[in-house]
Amino acid sequence: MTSRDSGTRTRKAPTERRQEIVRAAALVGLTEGLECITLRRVADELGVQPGLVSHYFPAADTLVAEAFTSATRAELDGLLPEGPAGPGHETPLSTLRRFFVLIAGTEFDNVSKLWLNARHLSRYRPVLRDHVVDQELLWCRRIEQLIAAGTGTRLFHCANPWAAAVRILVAIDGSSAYINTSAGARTDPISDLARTVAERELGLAPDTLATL
Amino acid sequence: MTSRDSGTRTRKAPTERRQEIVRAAALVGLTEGLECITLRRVADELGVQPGLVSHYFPAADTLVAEAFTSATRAELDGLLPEGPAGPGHETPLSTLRRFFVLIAGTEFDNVSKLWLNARHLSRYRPVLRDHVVDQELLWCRRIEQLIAAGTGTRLFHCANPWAAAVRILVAIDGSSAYINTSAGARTDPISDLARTVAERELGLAPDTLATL
DNA sequence: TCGGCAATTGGCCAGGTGACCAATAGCGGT
DNA sequence: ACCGCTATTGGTCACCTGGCCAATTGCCGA
Repeated sequence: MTSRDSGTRTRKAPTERRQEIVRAAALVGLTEGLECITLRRVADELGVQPGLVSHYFPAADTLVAEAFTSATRAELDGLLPEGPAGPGHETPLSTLRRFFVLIAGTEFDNVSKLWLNARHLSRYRPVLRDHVVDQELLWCRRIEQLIAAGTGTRLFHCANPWAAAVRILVAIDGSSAYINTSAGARTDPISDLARTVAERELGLAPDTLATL
Repeated sequence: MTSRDSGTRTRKAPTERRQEIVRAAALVGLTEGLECITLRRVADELGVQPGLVSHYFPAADTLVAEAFTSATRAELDGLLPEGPAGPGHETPLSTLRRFFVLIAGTEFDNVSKLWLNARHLSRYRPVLRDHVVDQELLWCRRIEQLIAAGTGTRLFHCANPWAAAVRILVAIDGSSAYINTSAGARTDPISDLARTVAERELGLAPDTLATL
């Protein structure tokens, strides 16, 4: 009576339905928070009964974890396209510039919130924790590859690309830690830090990464 | 029947009882997480009925917020004693050294978890959010004072103590972001970053802050 | 000493959660 | 064309939460 699609029951291929559920859960997690990923919430996002979600994910933890992975993997692909070379004629420097411009934008706010959310929730949910660790490593490796590409062409000067990538990510995560609290205040020194650390780690002149 | 103190009802002064409740809640929040601060959990921590906690804190949000403030304020006083000069014959440099040694220790882990916890929970709880913002400013100001004291005696060289304090805190918060996930891996580049940033911001030679 | 105020009790409620299950109905294979 | 597998339904269950309230009882002041 309350559902708009009352009566119409559409049956989909298991893999397709499963993917659909994960995507819906990822959207909920990204916009409202991972703790809002409940069987019922995801269910009426899809116009479906809670039991169906429960059928594909007998344990809700698994859905939360997969939703997180789905969201962050997609985001990373948007920030730093895979592969040693970018799609067009891009240098590691221009890719890195674009990366810093993107993460400074307000569209990245939800992603910052998601990471914060996931890192805290990992305290209680081992399954999620494993996925978060995997994604942390993935993001770090992606940056490391970019740095390695840049040092190869003498654009960057960096003895240890892995350590540099770790430190850049620490600075980024530190900056986005305040997304739910002091986001409005003290923005200048905060948002600058990640870029500054990157420039220092890669032997770039100050403000090299500031603009496109 | 289930409570060990069944029958014995001790009546305390309102302010004392209230403080007792906040302290118990702070302990629960610090060790188990802020979402574990429930009326019942705090109540049987004190061997008391849930309704009593509910009486002093009609809204649970307020208790959570006050518990967070209580815990972090106590921790800050342990890390950086108030006042321009330390208790003994301490220089700003030795105080800062002790600070970095303390936050690198495992005793600080629960505090890192608490900050992460609070920053995420602030997304949903405005009351907590206000308290977190206050504490962020307090911690920042405390560090700023220390830096200012150091620049006064030419120990530190720093044009903008406030911006330096902000950046040092960003680095610290970035380092502690992984406390629930990759705490074990990649520790070296991570834990180094905060100290390195501080040394650079204050014009200190590398590794100056590494040991006592 | 004793009365009354308020701290404290102990129980209630509605709402939300994950997990579970029998019954139904859509769809692919024969 | 139809039959069987299974995706999907729709409901139930126990559990835990915060908020609420009348009754009780400890303690302070008169």
